[in-house]
Amino acid sequence: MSDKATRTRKLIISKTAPLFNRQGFNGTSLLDLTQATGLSKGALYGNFKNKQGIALEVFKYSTEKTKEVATAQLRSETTNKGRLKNLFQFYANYVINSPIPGGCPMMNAAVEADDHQTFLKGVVAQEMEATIHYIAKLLERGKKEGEFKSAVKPMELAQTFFCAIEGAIVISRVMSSKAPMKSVLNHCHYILNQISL
Amino acid sequence: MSDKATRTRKLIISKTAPLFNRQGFNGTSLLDLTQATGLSKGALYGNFKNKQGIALEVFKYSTEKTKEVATAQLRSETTNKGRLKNLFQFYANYVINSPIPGGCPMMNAAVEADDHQTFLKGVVAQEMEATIHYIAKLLERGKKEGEFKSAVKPMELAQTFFCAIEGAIVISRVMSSKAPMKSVLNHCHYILNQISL
DNA sequence: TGATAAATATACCGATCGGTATATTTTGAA
DNA sequence: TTCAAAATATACCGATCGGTATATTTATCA
Repeated sequence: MSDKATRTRKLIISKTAPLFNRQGFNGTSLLDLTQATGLSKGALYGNFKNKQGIALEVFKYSTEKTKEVATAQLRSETTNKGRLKNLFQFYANYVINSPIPGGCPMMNAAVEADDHQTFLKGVVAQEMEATIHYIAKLLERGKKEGEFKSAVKPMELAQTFFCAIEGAIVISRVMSSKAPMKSVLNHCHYILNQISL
Repeated sequence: MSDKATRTRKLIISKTAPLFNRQGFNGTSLLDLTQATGLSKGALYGNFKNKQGIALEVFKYSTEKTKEVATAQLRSETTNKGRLKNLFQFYANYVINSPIPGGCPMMNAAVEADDHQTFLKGVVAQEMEATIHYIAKLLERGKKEGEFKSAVKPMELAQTFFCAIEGAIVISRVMSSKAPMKSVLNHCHYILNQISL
C-alpha cells in the first residue's frame, strides 16, 4: 500500500523536478521547494534528509521519466534501425518539449556536478554510461541481425550519437533555434543509412 | 596608457574567470571573488556595477582567451582541412586542460543561462553562433579551394561538429573519461576524410 | 610637496540561505 | 471513538547572501 509519507515523497519529487532541472541545485531554494509543493519546510525535512537528498531523488526520477517517454516510442518498432530512428525523433522534440521542462537533466546536472556540486557526479556519470550502453546495444543487435555492416563499432558510434544529440539540446535551447538539433539529427540519420546493409 | 582602474578590472576578470567557469554564477559568492582577487567588496563594486557586470565581462574574457589559444594552433596550417584537423586536436586536450579551468565557458554558461540566469543568454548564443560560423567558413573556403566535395553543406556540418564536440566536453568531463571525446573526434576526422577530394 | 581626486577598505544593511526544535494537525488501528 | 504515532506546520536559529555608505588609503598633478 502507498502510505502518506510515500505519497508525499512522490509529490515533492514530481513537483520540484522542473525547478531543479531549470534552475539547478544552487539556484533552487527551500522557499522555491515549499512554494512548488505547497508544503512546509517541516514536511520536506520530515521526508528527506536535506536539500541534497531531494535533489538526488529528483535526478533519479527525472532520468527515469525521460527513459519511459523515450522507450515508449521504440516499442512499436521491430528493427534496431527503426528503434534508433525513433530515438532520434524523440530528441527532435526534446528542444522545446522535454519530459521534464528545462532540457536534459543529465546535461544540466553534469555541468553543475563536475566541479561544484560533486554529490551528483557519480549518478550522472552512471546514467550517461547506461544511456550510451543502451544505444550501443541497439547497434550491436543490429549487427548481429544483419541490419548493419560488420565494420560498425557500437560503443564508439553510440558515444558519438549521444554526445552530438546532448550537445545539440543545450545549444539549440540557448540559441532558441532548432537548426543545430536539426543538423545533428540529419547527420545521425545519414550515418545510420551509411552503415545499413 | 593603462591606469590603475583598468589594471584592477583586468585582475578581477582574470582571477575570477576560473571561479565562474567552475562554480557558475549562482555558485560563486562575493566572498569567493574577494578571496580570489585579494580585493575588498569596495574595490569590486568600485570597478563594476554588480556581480552580473563582473560575470558578463568574465564570460567575454573567457571566450576570447579560448579563441586565442585555439586559433594559435591553426596559424601554421595552410589548408582548410589542416586547420579543421588542428581545431579538433585543440578540443582533444580540452577535457583535462581547458584554457579557462572548468570546461567550456559557453556550455557552462548556456546551461545556467537558458532558463535561470538569462542575462547571459544573449551573449552565449551570439558566441556560439560566431564559433559555428567560423567552422562553417573553413568548410566553405575548403570547398572553393577544391579541398572538399561540392555536396558539403558548410553550415549543417559545422553545427554537427560543434554540437558533437561541445557535448563531448561536458560528457567526458563528468564521466572522467576521454572515451566520449575520443570517439567524437575520430568520427569528425572520419567525416572530414569522407568529404575530402 | 601639498592638495585633490581616485581607488580601495571597513563596517554595516536587510534579505535570504539551509536547517532545526517544537507545536499542531492528521492519520490509522484498537 | 479514542489515543498514540506519524506527518506536517510554525517559529526560529546562525550564517551567508548581494549590495552600499562611509572611512581610509593611494595615486596624480599643480
